[in-house]
Amino acid sequence: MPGSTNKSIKKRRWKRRKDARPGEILDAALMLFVERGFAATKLDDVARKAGLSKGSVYLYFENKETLFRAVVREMVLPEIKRVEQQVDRYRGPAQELVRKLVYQWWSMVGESRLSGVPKLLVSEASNFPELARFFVDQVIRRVRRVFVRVLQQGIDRGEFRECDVNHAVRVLIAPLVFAAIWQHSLYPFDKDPYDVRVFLDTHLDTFLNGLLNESGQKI
Amino acid sequence: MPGSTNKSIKKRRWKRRKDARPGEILDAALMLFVERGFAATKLDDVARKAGLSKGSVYLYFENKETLFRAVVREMVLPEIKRVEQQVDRYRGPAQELVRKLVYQWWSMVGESRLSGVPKLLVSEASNFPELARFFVDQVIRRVRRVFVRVLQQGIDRGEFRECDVNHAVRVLIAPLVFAAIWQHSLYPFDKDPYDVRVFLDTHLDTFLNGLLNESGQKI
DNA sequence: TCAATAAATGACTTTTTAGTCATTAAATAC
DNA sequence: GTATTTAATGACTAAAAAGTCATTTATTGA
Repeated sequence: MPGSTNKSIKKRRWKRRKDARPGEILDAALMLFVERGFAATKLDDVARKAGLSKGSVYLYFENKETLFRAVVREMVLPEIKRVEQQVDRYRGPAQELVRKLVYQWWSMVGESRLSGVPKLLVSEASNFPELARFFVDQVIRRVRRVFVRVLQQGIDRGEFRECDVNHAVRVLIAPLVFAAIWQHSLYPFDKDPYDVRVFLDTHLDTFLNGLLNESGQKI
Repeated sequence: MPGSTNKSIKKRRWKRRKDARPGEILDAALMLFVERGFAATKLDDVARKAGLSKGSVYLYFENKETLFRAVVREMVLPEIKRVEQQVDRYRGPAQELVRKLVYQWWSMVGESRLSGVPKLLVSEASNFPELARFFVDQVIRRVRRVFVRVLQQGIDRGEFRECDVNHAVRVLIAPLVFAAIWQHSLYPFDKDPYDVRVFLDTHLDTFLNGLLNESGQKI
């Protein structure tokens, strides 16, 4: 047999994949930053998880802080835009809209790898103030704005009773964010069973029922 | 005048205060750990904040991890016991009891230095699994138990409609914990005004109204 | 097939911070 | 007042992880 058979034995030590690297590094970094926090995450571990060496990470990101900022900015923004667009499409009774938005939010954000971002930002807010500002402005407040519109619509249409919409929205959103944070922190240590879907259902039931005006019709 | 007046001029370089040190170190450590997280907190900073030198911290705590565990265990347990006792004293209609418990929880936990602990544990759960387990068992689940009792009482007395009490309790508590976490993380970066008291009021209004029997059956 | 190019490496240096300990001096006892 | 004890210090060492770069080798293209 010619040498060609031997050639298949020698295995490449690595591949050159300039285009794929940044995304893979961001993915690995997101997972580890969410799990351990910024300071406790070793770049060596990020590199290993992304399937390359630490030195190579520095080919794509200036330093650890830059990588961290990139994780938040580049992973969050595209997703939040998608959510916003989806949300804009919905029409119908406010009550139903709220339900749909909540379920949708959970399946798009809560169950995706993005669900760790709230925990990450809560943890690192004071170490990365400008990122915290970015997140509040570009994510939280935009989500609030969407829900405020829906609630106000419900009130205008007589479905809901008059109330302080700005605070009602926070009450509506808090359990969603909480659920995401919980999943990535203390949930694994909680012995009591708990189903996020049922939790969200229960929240929606009490919240919507609590907002209905007396003549309010249920769906 | 006698020389005694001159004596007051020479100033001591430090005081020996064996008894007061541990508490002061724990206080300083709690504040910094909550603000920055475990890994990003330098023992030098803790020492400075506590008014002594780093070397002295090691006279009272074996190492940084031991200090961290002590912060959580020794600051949380006494407070949680106090809350539990206070809670046990209350009697009255379930609705009113829930309101009182929530307000009380906020003024005892939410507004005290203890309010940072939920954020701290959420952030460090996966780095300190046995502390996470401790916190869930000794704090979260005990708080839940108290509220479950109250809600069940309300149902038995016919005030509230039948519902999944275990999930309802989580819905009731989530915004409380969320508020505490929020205060210590993203709140300072949020431009929209927000009053925790009003937030809690709004939550109580919708939640309790949503649970009331007259309002109709669960969807 | 063989240069030329540049992606990738990993051993190395630097920086940072945890942890130590010989020394200092405040408090106490005689 | 002096000796003794020990709380407190801060300069030091050790360990760990960030960041660098000369070298290696996959890939390209002539």
